[in-house]
Amino acid sequence: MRLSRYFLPVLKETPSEAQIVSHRLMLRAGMIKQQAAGIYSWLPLGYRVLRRIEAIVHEEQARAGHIPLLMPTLQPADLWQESGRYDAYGPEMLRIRDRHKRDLLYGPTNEEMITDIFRSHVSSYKDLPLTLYHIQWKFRDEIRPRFGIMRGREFLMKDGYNFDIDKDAALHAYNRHMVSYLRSYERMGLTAIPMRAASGPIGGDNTHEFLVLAQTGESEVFYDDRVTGLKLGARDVDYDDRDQVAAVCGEFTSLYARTDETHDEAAFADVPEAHRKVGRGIEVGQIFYFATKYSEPMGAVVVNDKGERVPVHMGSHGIGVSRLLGAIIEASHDDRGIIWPEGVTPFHAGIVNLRQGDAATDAACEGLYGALKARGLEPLYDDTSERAGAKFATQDLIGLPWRVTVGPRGLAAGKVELTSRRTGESEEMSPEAAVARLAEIYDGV
RNA sequence: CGGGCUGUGGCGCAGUCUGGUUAGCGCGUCCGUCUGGGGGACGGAAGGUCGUGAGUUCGAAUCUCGCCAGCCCGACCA
Repeated sequence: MRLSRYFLPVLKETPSEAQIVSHRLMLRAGMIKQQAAGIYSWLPLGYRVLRRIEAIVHEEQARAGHIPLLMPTLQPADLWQESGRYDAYGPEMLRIRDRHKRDLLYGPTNEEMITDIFRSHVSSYKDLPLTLYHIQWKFRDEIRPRFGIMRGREFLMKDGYNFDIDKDAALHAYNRHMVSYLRSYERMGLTAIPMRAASGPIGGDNTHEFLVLAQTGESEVFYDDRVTGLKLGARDVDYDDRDQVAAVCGEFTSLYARTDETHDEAAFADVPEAHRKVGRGIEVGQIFYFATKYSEPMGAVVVNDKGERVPVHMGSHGIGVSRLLGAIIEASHDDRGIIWPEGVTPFHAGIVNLRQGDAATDAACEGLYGALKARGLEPLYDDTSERAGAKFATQDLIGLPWRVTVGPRGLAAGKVELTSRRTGESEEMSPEAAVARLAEIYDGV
Protein backbone atom coordinates (compact mmCIF):
# COMPACT_ATOMS: atom_id res chain seq x y z
CA MET A 1 0.00 0.00 0.00
CA ARG A 2 1.17 3.47 -0.85
CA LEU A 3 0.56 5.85 2.01
CA SER A 4 -0.35 8.66 -0.38
CA ARG A 5 -3.33 6.58 -1.51
CA TYR A 6 -4.25 5.09 1.85
CA PHE A 7 -6.60 6.37 4.53
CA LEU A 8 -4.57 6.79 7.70
CA PRO A 9 -5.87 9.75 9.72
CA VAL A 10 -3.17 9.95 12.39
CA LEU A 11 -3.41 12.51 15.17
CA LYS A 12 -0.55 14.40 16.68
CA GLU A 13 -2.46 15.11 19.83
CA THR A 14 -4.46 12.74 21.96
CA PRO A 15 -8.23 13.20 21.96
CA SER A 16 -9.34 14.08 25.47
CA GLU A 17 -11.78 11.20 25.88
CA ALA A 18 -9.04 8.58 25.89
CA GLN A 19 -7.39 7.62 29.15
CA ILE A 20 -5.57 4.34 28.82
CA VAL A 21 -2.67 3.86 26.47
CA SER A 22 -4.26 1.42 24.04
CA HIS A 23 -7.25 3.69 23.54
CA ARG A 24 -5.06 6.75 23.03
CA LEU A 25 -2.79 4.99 20.59
CA MET A 26 -5.64 3.46 18.62
CA LEU A 27 -7.20 6.88 18.18
CA ARG A 28 -3.90 8.56 17.35
CA ALA A 29 -2.92 5.86 14.88
CA GLY A 30 -6.22 6.28 13.06
CA MET A 31 -7.40 2.75 13.81
CA ILE A 32 -10.83 3.43 15.26
CA LYS A 33 -13.42 6.15 15.55
CA GLN A 34 -15.99 6.23 18.27
CA GLN A 35 -19.58 6.44 17.02
CA ALA A 36 -21.38 6.20 20.35
CA ALA A 37 -20.42 5.12 23.84
CA GLY A 38 -18.71 1.76 23.47
CA ILE A 39 -19.38 1.54 19.72
CA TYR A 40 -16.61 2.06 17.19
CA SER A 41 -15.94 2.19 13.48
CA TRP A 42 -12.87 0.28 12.45
CA LEU A 43 -10.76 2.45 10.19
CA PRO A 44 -8.52 0.73 7.64
CA LEU A 45 -5.46 0.26 9.84
CA GLY A 46 -7.47 -1.08 12.78
CA TYR A 47 -9.52 -3.26 10.48
CA ARG A 48 -6.35 -4.85 9.13
CA VAL A 49 -5.20 -5.87 12.61
CA LEU A 50 -8.68 -7.10 13.50
CA ARG A 51 -8.65 -9.32 10.42
CA ARG A 52 -5.17 -10.62 11.26
CA ILE A 53 -6.28 -11.64 14.73
CA GLU A 54 -9.40 -13.22 13.31
CA ALA A 55 -7.30 -15.17 10.79
CA ILE A 56 -5.05 -16.56 13.50
CA VAL A 57 -8.06 -17.66 15.53
CA HIS A 58 -9.60 -19.35 12.49
CA GLU A 59 -6.35 -21.14 11.63
CA GLU A 60 -5.85 -22.45 15.14
CA GLN A 61 -9.47 -23.57 15.46
CA ALA A 62 -9.14 -25.43 12.17
CA ARG A 63 -5.97 -27.09 13.46
CA ALA A 64 -7.89 -28.30 16.52
CA GLY A 65 -10.63 -29.73 14.29
CA HIS A 66 -13.30 -27.17 15.16
CA ILE A 67 -15.77 -26.15 12.49
CA PRO A 68 -16.69 -22.56 11.59
CA LEU A 69 -20.20 -21.36 10.85
CA LEU A 70 -21.92 -18.00 11.23
CA MET A 71 -24.94 -17.23 13.36
CA PRO A 72 -26.83 -13.93 13.21
CA THR A 73 -26.37 -10.98 15.53
CA LEU A 74 -30.12 -10.77 16.16
CA GLN A 75 -31.82 -13.65 17.90
CA PRO A 76 -35.45 -14.44 18.67
CA ALA A 77 -36.32 -14.03 22.34
CA ASP A 78 -38.15 -17.33 22.58
CA LEU A 79 -34.90 -19.34 22.44
CA TRP A 80 -33.72 -17.47 25.49
CA GLN A 81 -37.04 -18.00 27.22
CA GLU A 82 -36.49 -21.74 26.80
CA SER A 83 -33.18 -21.66 28.64
CA GLY A 84 -34.47 -19.24 31.24
CA ARG A 85 -31.81 -16.68 30.48
CA TYR A 86 -34.16 -14.13 28.89
CA ASP A 87 -35.14 -13.01 32.35
CA ALA A 88 -31.85 -13.89 34.01
CA TYR A 89 -29.65 -11.76 31.80
CA GLY A 90 -30.98 -8.38 32.85
CA PRO A 91 -30.63 -4.97 31.24
CA GLU A 92 -27.20 -5.83 29.86
CA MET A 93 -29.02 -7.61 27.06
CA LEU A 94 -30.18 -5.28 24.32
CA ARG A 95 -33.79 -6.10 23.54
CA ILE A 96 -35.38 -5.12 20.28
CA ARG A 97 -38.92 -5.38 18.95
CA ASP A 98 -39.58 -5.70 15.23
CA ARG A 99 -42.51 -4.27 13.22
CA HIS A 100 -44.59 -7.36 13.99
CA LYS A 101 -43.99 -6.74 17.68
CA ARG A 102 -41.87 -9.88 17.98
CA ASP A 103 -39.24 -9.78 20.67
CA LEU A 104 -35.66 -10.02 19.49
CA LEU A 105 -32.32 -9.42 21.12
CA TYR A 106 -28.85 -8.49 19.93
CA GLY A 107 -26.93 -11.56 20.98
CA PRO A 108 -24.50 -11.25 23.88
CA THR A 109 -23.54 -14.91 23.34
CA ASN A 110 -24.92 -17.90 21.46
CA GLU A 111 -25.41 -20.97 23.66
CA GLU A 112 -29.16 -21.09 23.01
CA MET A 113 -28.89 -20.66 19.27
CA ILE A 114 -26.16 -23.22 18.77
CA THR A 115 -28.08 -25.68 20.91
CA ASP A 116 -31.11 -25.08 18.72
CA ILE A 117 -29.06 -25.78 15.60
CA PHE A 118 -27.64 -28.90 17.15
CA ARG A 119 -30.94 -30.37 18.31
CA SER A 120 -32.50 -29.76 14.91
CA HIS A 121 -29.93 -31.82 13.04
CA VAL A 122 -28.06 -34.18 15.34
CA SER A 123 -29.64 -37.18 16.98
CA SER A 124 -27.00 -39.91 17.19
CA TYR A 125 -23.82 -40.42 19.17
CA LYS A 126 -22.26 -41.32 15.83
CA ASP A 127 -22.30 -37.65 14.89
CA LEU A 128 -20.21 -36.75 17.94
CA PRO A 129 -17.88 -35.25 18.90
CA LEU A 130 -18.79 -31.94 17.30
CA THR A 131 -17.40 -28.48 17.93
CA LEU A 132 -18.89 -25.51 16.11
CA TYR A 133 -17.76 -21.94 16.44
CA HIS A 134 -18.17 -18.54 14.90
CA ILE A 135 -16.63 -15.12 15.01
CA GLN A 136 -19.42 -12.60 15.22
CA TRP A 137 -20.29 -9.22 16.68
CA LYS A 138 -21.88 -9.29 20.09
CA PHE A 139 -23.56 -6.61 22.11
CA ARG A 140 -23.66 -6.19 25.86
CA ASP A 141 -25.25 -2.99 27.02
CA GLU A 142 -22.65 -2.16 29.65
CA ILE A 143 -23.68 0.48 32.12
CA ARG A 144 -20.39 2.18 31.65
CA PRO A 145 -18.32 1.34 28.59
CA ARG A 146 -14.71 2.51 28.88
CA PHE A 147 -11.14 1.94 27.79
CA GLY A 148 -12.00 2.22 24.11
CA ILE A 149 -12.28 -1.10 22.39
CA MET A 150 -11.29 -2.98 25.54
CA ARG A 151 -14.62 -2.53 27.18
CA GLY A 152 -16.99 -1.61 24.41
CA ARG A 153 -20.63 -2.48 24.16
CA GLU A 154 -20.28 -3.91 20.68
CA PHE A 155 -17.40 -6.32 20.36
CA LEU A 156 -16.14 -9.05 18.06
CA MET A 157 -15.84 -12.42 19.71
CA LYS A 158 -14.99 -15.94 18.73
CA ASP A 159 -17.32 -18.28 20.53
CA GLY A 160 -17.25 -22.03 20.16
CA TYR A 161 -19.45 -24.80 21.48
CA ASN A 162 -18.61 -28.44 21.89
CA PHE A 163 -21.12 -31.32 21.90
CA ASP A 164 -19.94 -34.58 23.36
CA ILE A 165 -21.39 -37.88 24.47
CA ASP A 166 -20.08 -37.80 28.01
CA LYS A 167 -18.04 -35.87 30.50
CA ASP A 168 -14.68 -37.37 29.51
CA ALA A 169 -15.18 -36.49 25.88
CA ALA A 170 -16.32 -33.00 26.82
CA LEU A 171 -13.28 -32.47 29.02
CA HIS A 172 -11.11 -33.45 26.08
CA ALA A 173 -12.85 -30.73 24.09
CA TYR A 174 -12.17 -28.36 26.98
CA ASN A 175 -8.49 -29.23 26.90
CA ARG A 176 -8.33 -28.94 23.13
CA HIS A 177 -9.66 -25.43 23.43
CA MET A 178 -7.12 -24.54 26.05
CA VAL A 179 -4.25 -25.66 23.84
CA SER A 180 -5.63 -24.00 20.72
CA TYR A 181 -6.10 -20.76 22.66
CA LEU A 182 -2.59 -20.86 24.07
CA ARG A 183 -1.26 -21.32 20.58
CA SER A 184 -3.39 -18.49 19.22
CA TYR A 185 -2.18 -16.05 21.86
CA GLU A 186 1.42 -17.03 21.33
CA ARG A 187 1.09 -16.35 17.63
CA MET A 188 -0.24 -12.90 18.50
CA GLY A 189 2.88 -12.20 20.54
CA LEU A 190 1.06 -12.45 23.85
CA THR A 191 1.64 -14.35 27.04
CA ALA A 192 -1.84 -15.25 28.21
CA ILE A 193 -2.03 -17.26 31.40
CA PRO A 194 -4.89 -19.69 32.00
CA MET A 195 -6.30 -19.01 35.44
CA ARG A 196 -8.96 -20.81 37.35
CA ALA A 197 -12.00 -18.58 37.22
CA ALA A 198 -15.60 -18.16 38.25
CA SER A 199 -18.25 -19.12 35.75
CA GLY A 200 -20.66 -16.16 35.87
CA PRO A 201 -23.88 -16.26 33.86
CA ILE A 202 -22.66 -19.02 31.51
CA GLY A 203 -22.66 -21.57 34.32
CA GLY A 204 -20.67 -24.69 35.00
CA ASP A 205 -17.90 -25.78 37.34
CA ASN A 206 -14.89 -26.17 35.12
CA THR A 207 -13.67 -22.90 33.75
CA HIS A 208 -10.43 -21.06 33.03
CA GLU A 209 -9.89 -17.48 32.01
CA PHE A 210 -6.91 -16.38 29.95
CA LEU A 211 -5.24 -13.28 31.31
CA VAL A 212 -2.66 -11.01 29.74
CA LEU A 213 -0.65 -9.31 32.45
CA ALA A 214 -0.96 -5.52 32.24
CA GLN A 215 -1.13 -2.68 34.73
CA THR A 216 -4.43 -1.56 33.19
CA GLY A 217 -6.09 -4.94 33.56
CA GLU A 218 -9.54 -5.09 35.11
CA SER A 219 -8.82 -8.15 37.22
CA GLU A 220 -6.51 -8.62 40.14
CA VAL A 221 -4.46 -11.76 39.59
CA PHE A 222 -2.38 -13.95 41.88
CA TYR A 223 0.19 -16.22 40.32
CA ASP A 224 3.42 -18.13 40.50
CA ASP A 225 5.59 -16.16 38.10
CA ARG A 226 7.15 -19.31 36.67
CA VAL A 227 3.89 -19.66 34.74
CA THR A 228 4.87 -16.69 32.57
CA GLY A 229 7.86 -18.60 31.23
CA LEU A 230 5.80 -21.48 29.83
CA LYS A 231 5.64 -21.62 26.04
CA LEU A 232 4.12 -24.00 23.55
CA GLY A 233 6.69 -22.97 21.00
CA ALA A 234 6.97 -25.10 17.91
CA ARG A 235 5.90 -28.34 19.56
CA ASP A 236 3.41 -30.39 17.61
CA VAL A 237 0.34 -31.33 19.61
CA ASP A 238 -1.91 -34.11 18.30
CA TYR A 239 -5.37 -32.79 19.11
CA ASP A 240 -6.87 -36.28 18.86
CA ASP A 241 -4.56 -37.61 21.54
CA ARG A 242 -6.44 -37.09 24.81
CA ASP A 243 -3.48 -37.85 27.03
CA GLN A 244 -1.09 -35.61 25.19
CA VAL A 245 -3.54 -32.70 25.13
CA ALA A 246 -4.33 -33.22 28.82
CA ALA A 247 -0.62 -33.28 29.63
CA VAL A 248 -0.08 -29.92 27.95
CA CYS A 249 -2.99 -28.44 29.87
CA GLY A 250 -1.57 -29.89 33.07
CA GLU A 251 1.73 -28.22 32.40
CA PHE A 252 0.06 -24.83 31.97
CA THR A 253 -2.37 -25.13 34.89
CA SER A 254 -0.40 -26.83 37.64
CA LEU A 255 1.28 -23.67 38.91
CA TYR A 256 -0.84 -21.34 41.00
CA ALA A 257 -2.65 -18.77 38.86
CA ARG A 258 -6.02 -17.36 39.84
CA THR A 259 -8.13 -14.26 39.56
CA ASP A 260 -9.49 -12.54 42.64
CA GLU A 261 -12.77 -14.42 42.14
CA THR A 262 -11.24 -17.78 42.99
CA HIS A 263 -8.15 -16.70 44.88
CA ASP A 264 -7.24 -18.91 47.86
CA GLU A 265 -4.78 -17.34 50.30
CA ALA A 266 -3.88 -20.65 51.90
CA ALA A 267 -2.98 -22.29 48.60
CA PHE A 268 -1.19 -19.17 47.44
CA ALA A 269 0.96 -19.27 50.56
CA ASP A 270 2.43 -22.56 49.33
CA VAL A 271 4.00 -20.78 46.36
CA PRO A 272 7.65 -19.98 47.11
CA GLU A 273 7.84 -16.35 48.12
CA ALA A 274 10.28 -15.43 45.37
CA HIS A 275 7.72 -16.54 42.76
CA ARG A 276 4.57 -15.26 44.45
CA LYS A 277 3.24 -12.36 42.41
CA VAL A 278 0.16 -10.17 42.57
CA GLY A 279 -0.71 -8.08 39.54
CA ARG A 280 -3.43 -7.11 37.17
CA GLY A 281 -4.59 -8.82 34.02
CA ILE A 282 -6.75 -8.28 30.95
CA GLU A 283 -9.17 -11.10 30.21
CA VAL A 284 -8.81 -12.18 26.62
CA GLY A 285 -10.66 -15.48 26.67
CA GLN A 286 -12.51 -18.00 28.76
CA ILE A 287 -13.40 -21.65 28.42
CA PHE A 288 -16.24 -23.47 30.17
CA TYR A 289 -17.47 -26.99 30.63
CA PHE A 290 -21.05 -26.84 31.81
CA ALA A 291 -22.28 -30.41 31.26
CA THR A 292 -25.99 -30.49 30.41
CA LYS A 293 -26.99 -27.01 31.58
CA TYR A 294 -28.42 -26.09 28.18
CA SER A 295 -28.90 -29.48 26.55
CA GLU A 296 -31.33 -30.65 29.20
CA PRO A 297 -33.79 -27.74 29.26
CA MET A 298 -33.54 -27.32 25.50
CA GLY A 299 -33.81 -30.98 24.59
CA ALA A 300 -30.44 -31.43 22.89
CA VAL A 301 -30.31 -35.20 23.19
CA VAL A 302 -28.72 -37.99 21.18
CA VAL A 303 -29.19 -41.71 21.18
CA ASN A 304 -26.15 -43.47 22.64
CA ASP A 305 -24.68 -46.83 21.69
CA LYS A 306 -27.13 -48.57 24.01
CA GLY A 307 -30.14 -47.01 22.34
CA GLU A 308 -30.79 -44.57 25.22
CA ARG A 309 -31.65 -40.91 24.76
CA VAL A 310 -29.12 -38.81 26.70
CA PRO A 311 -28.52 -35.07 26.87
CA VAL A 312 -25.19 -34.06 25.33
CA HIS A 313 -22.35 -32.65 27.37
CA MET A 314 -21.43 -29.17 26.31
CA GLY A 315 -18.95 -26.43 26.88
CA SER A 316 -18.41 -23.00 25.43
CA HIS A 317 -15.24 -21.19 24.68
CA GLY A 318 -14.67 -17.53 23.87
CA ILE A 319 -11.90 -15.29 22.67
CA GLY A 320 -12.38 -11.53 22.70
CA VAL A 321 -11.14 -10.77 19.22
CA SER A 322 -11.64 -7.00 19.20
CA ARG A 323 -10.52 -6.71 22.81
CA LEU A 324 -7.27 -8.43 21.89
CA LEU A 325 -6.16 -5.37 19.92
CA GLY A 326 -6.29 -3.35 23.08
CA ALA A 327 -4.59 -6.06 25.10
CA ILE A 328 -1.78 -6.40 22.57
CA ILE A 329 -1.18 -2.66 22.59
CA GLU A 330 -1.26 -2.52 26.38
CA ALA A 331 1.38 -5.24 26.40
CA SER A 332 3.45 -3.88 23.52
CA HIS A 333 4.06 -0.15 23.15
CA ASP A 334 6.47 2.59 24.15
CA ASP A 335 6.23 6.34 24.54
CA ARG A 336 6.32 6.84 20.77
CA GLY A 337 3.55 4.48 19.86
CA ILE A 338 2.46 0.93 19.21
CA ILE A 339 4.87 -1.96 18.64
CA TRP A 340 3.03 -4.69 16.74
CA PRO A 341 4.17 -8.28 17.11
CA GLU A 342 4.96 -9.72 13.66
CA GLY A 343 1.98 -12.07 13.88
CA VAL A 344 -0.65 -9.34 13.91
CA THR A 345 0.99 -6.32 12.31
CA PRO A 346 -1.21 -4.46 9.83
CA PHE A 347 1.70 -4.21 7.39
CA HIS A 348 4.85 -6.28 7.49
CA ALA A 349 7.21 -3.36 7.01
CA GLY A 350 7.24 0.34 6.30
CA ILE A 351 9.29 1.85 3.53
CA VAL A 352 10.33 5.40 4.29
CA ASN A 353 11.42 7.50 1.34
CA LEU A 354 13.51 10.31 2.77
CA ARG A 355 13.70 12.32 -0.42
CA GLN A 356 10.47 11.98 -2.29
CA GLY A 357 10.97 13.30 -5.81
CA ASP A 358 14.63 12.37 -6.04
CA ALA A 359 14.85 10.04 -9.03
CA ALA A 360 17.30 7.55 -7.54
CA THR A 361 15.56 7.41 -4.14
CA ASP A 362 12.14 7.04 -5.69
CA ALA A 363 13.39 4.25 -7.92
CA ALA A 364 15.00 2.40 -5.03
CA CYS A 365 11.79 2.62 -3.00
CA GLU A 366 9.69 1.40 -5.91
CA GLY A 367 12.09 -1.50 -6.32
CA LEU A 368 11.82 -2.45 -2.66
CA TYR A 369 8.07 -2.08 -2.70
CA GLY A 370 7.72 -4.41 -5.67
CA ALA A 371 10.24 -6.91 -4.36
CA LEU A 372 8.56 -7.19 -0.96
CA LYS A 373 5.17 -7.69 -2.55
CA ALA A 374 6.65 -10.32 -4.85
CA ARG A 375 7.74 -12.19 -1.70
CA GLY A 376 4.17 -12.19 -0.47
CA LEU A 377 4.72 -9.43 2.08
CA GLU A 378 2.57 -6.34 2.52
CA PRO A 379 4.66 -3.19 2.80
CA LEU A 380 3.38 0.27 3.60
CA TYR A 381 5.34 2.67 1.43
CA ASP A 382 5.46 6.23 2.76
CA ASP A 383 5.64 8.03 -0.57
CA THR A 384 4.32 11.32 0.77
CA SER A 385 6.34 14.52 0.65
CA GLU A 386 6.49 14.82 4.44
CA ARG A 387 9.83 15.49 6.00
CA ALA A 388 11.87 12.68 7.46
CA GLY A 389 10.98 13.47 11.06
CA ALA A 390 7.28 13.39 10.38
CA LYS A 391 7.56 10.12 8.49
CA PHE A 392 9.53 8.50 11.29
CA ALA A 393 7.06 9.73 13.87
CA THR A 394 4.16 8.22 11.92
CA GLN A 395 6.00 4.93 11.52
CA ASP A 396 6.73 4.77 15.23
CA LEU A 397 3.15 5.63 16.10
CA ILE A 398 1.50 2.99 13.92
CA GLY A 399 4.03 0.45 15.14
CA LEU A 400 5.07 -1.60 12.12
CA PRO A 401 7.74 -3.96 13.46
CA TRP A 402 10.21 -3.24 10.65
CA ARG A 403 11.15 -0.12 8.74
CA VAL A 404 13.27 0.20 5.64
CA THR A 405 14.70 3.69 5.40
CA VAL A 406 15.80 4.84 1.97
CA GLY A 407 17.66 8.10 1.45
CA PRO A 408 20.17 9.56 -1.00
CA ARG A 409 22.95 9.46 1.56
CA GLY A 410 22.85 5.71 2.11
CA LEU A 411 21.90 4.98 -1.44
CA ALA A 412 25.13 6.56 -2.64
CA ALA A 413 26.84 3.58 -1.00
CA GLY A 414 24.19 1.18 -2.28
CA LYS A 415 22.66 0.80 1.19
CA VAL A 416 19.29 1.11 2.83
CA GLU A 417 18.63 0.83 6.53
CA LEU A 418 16.57 -1.90 8.20
CA THR A 419 15.32 -0.88 11.64
CA SER A 420 13.53 -2.87 14.30
CA ARG A 421 10.70 -0.96 15.93
CA ARG A 422 11.04 -2.98 19.10
CA THR A 423 14.77 -2.61 19.73
CA GLY A 424 15.45 0.49 17.67
CA GLU A 425 18.49 -1.25 16.24
CA SER A 426 19.40 -0.41 12.65
CA GLU A 427 21.51 -2.19 10.14
CA GLU A 428 22.71 -0.96 6.75
CA MET A 429 22.48 -3.39 3.90
CA SER A 430 21.69 -3.60 0.21
CA PRO A 431 18.02 -3.37 -0.77
CA GLU A 432 18.17 -7.01 -1.88
CA ALA A 433 19.51 -8.09 1.49
CA ALA A 434 16.76 -6.15 3.27
CA VAL A 435 14.10 -7.93 1.24
CA ALA A 436 15.70 -11.29 1.93
CA ARG A 437 15.96 -10.55 5.64
CA LEU A 438 12.31 -9.53 5.90
CA ALA A 439 11.20 -12.59 3.97
CA GLU A 440 13.19 -14.71 6.40
CA ILE A 441 11.73 -12.96 9.46
CA TYR A 442 8.17 -13.53 8.30
CA ASP A 443 8.80 -17.03 7.05
CA GLY A 444 8.13 -18.51 10.46
CA VAL A 445 5.29 -16.21 11.48
C1' C B 1 -27.42 3.68 38.44
C1' G B 2 -24.81 6.95 42.68
C1' G B 3 -20.84 10.69 42.83
C1' G B 4 -17.56 14.18 40.04
C1' C B 5 -16.82 16.78 35.40
C1' U B 6 -16.84 18.38 30.17
C1' G B 7 -19.31 20.01 25.45
C1' U B 8 -16.21 26.56 21.60
C1' G B 9 -13.38 25.06 13.24
C1' G B 10 -10.65 18.14 11.96
C1' C B 11 -7.60 17.62 17.04
C1' G B 12 -5.90 20.05 21.76
C1' C B 13 -7.32 24.34 24.40
C1' A B 14 -8.28 29.88 26.11
C1' G B 15 -12.44 33.07 26.62
C1' U B 16 -17.65 31.93 30.75
C1' C B 17 -16.77 33.57 37.36
C1' U B 18 -17.24 39.86 36.31
C1' G B 19 -22.77 39.62 29.52
C1' G B 20 -20.75 44.46 25.29
C1' U B 21 -17.55 45.85 18.15
C1' U B 22 -15.51 41.42 13.20
C1' A B 23 -15.03 34.54 19.18
C1' G B 24 -8.95 33.85 19.90
C1' C B 25 -4.37 30.52 20.21
C1' G B 26 -1.47 25.97 19.04
C1' C B 27 -1.58 21.70 15.95
C1' G B 28 -3.62 19.88 11.47
C1' U B 29 -5.51 21.18 6.27
C1' C B 30 -4.81 24.06 1.41
C1' C B 31 -1.45 27.41 -1.86
C1' G B 32 3.58 29.43 -2.63
C1' U B 33 8.94 29.90 -1.62
C1' C B 34 13.19 28.12 0.77
C1' U B 35 14.33 23.44 2.73
C1' G B 36 15.29 18.10 3.24
C1' G B 37 18.09 11.58 7.82
C1' G B 38 13.56 12.44 13.87
C1' G B 39 6.88 16.21 13.74
C1' G B 40 11.69 22.68 9.70
C1' A B 41 11.19 28.18 8.40
C1' C B 42 8.72 32.22 6.11
C1' G B 43 4.47 34.29 3.49
C1' G B 44 -0.69 33.67 2.30
C1' A B 45 -5.68 31.09 2.71
C1' A B 46 -9.91 28.20 3.96
C1' G B 47 -12.62 26.38 8.00
C1' G B 48 -16.93 27.87 13.89
C1' U B 49 -25.53 27.26 14.17
C1' C B 50 -19.86 28.34 20.79
C1' G B 51 -23.97 20.45 22.13
C1' U B 52 -29.38 21.59 22.01
C1' G B 53 -34.22 23.98 23.32
C1' A B 54 -36.53 27.67 25.98
C1' G B 55 -35.95 31.95 29.05
C1' U B 56 -33.70 36.70 31.25
C1' U B 57 -31.60 41.16 28.82
C1' C B 58 -31.10 46.81 24.63
C1' G B 59 -27.37 42.89 23.93
C1' A B 60 -25.79 35.83 25.67
C1' A B 61 -20.12 31.41 24.19
C1' U B 62 -20.78 34.02 29.00
C1' C B 63 -26.67 34.37 33.37
C1' U B 64 -31.28 30.79 34.50
C1' C B 65 -34.03 26.21 33.59
C1' G B 66 -34.85 21.76 30.73
C1' C B 67 -32.90 18.13 27.44
C1' C B 68 -28.91 15.44 24.74
C1' A B 69 -24.01 13.58 24.27
C1' G B 70 -19.36 12.26 26.23
C1' C B 71 -15.37 11.51 30.08
C1' C B 72 -13.61 10.04 35.13
C1' C B 73 -14.42 7.27 40.12
C1' G B 74 -17.62 3.51 42.16
C1' A B 75 -21.01 -0.82 41.69
C1' C B 76 -21.26 -4.32 37.15
C1' C B 77 -18.84 -6.87 33.16
C1' A B 78 -15.27 -10.33 28.34
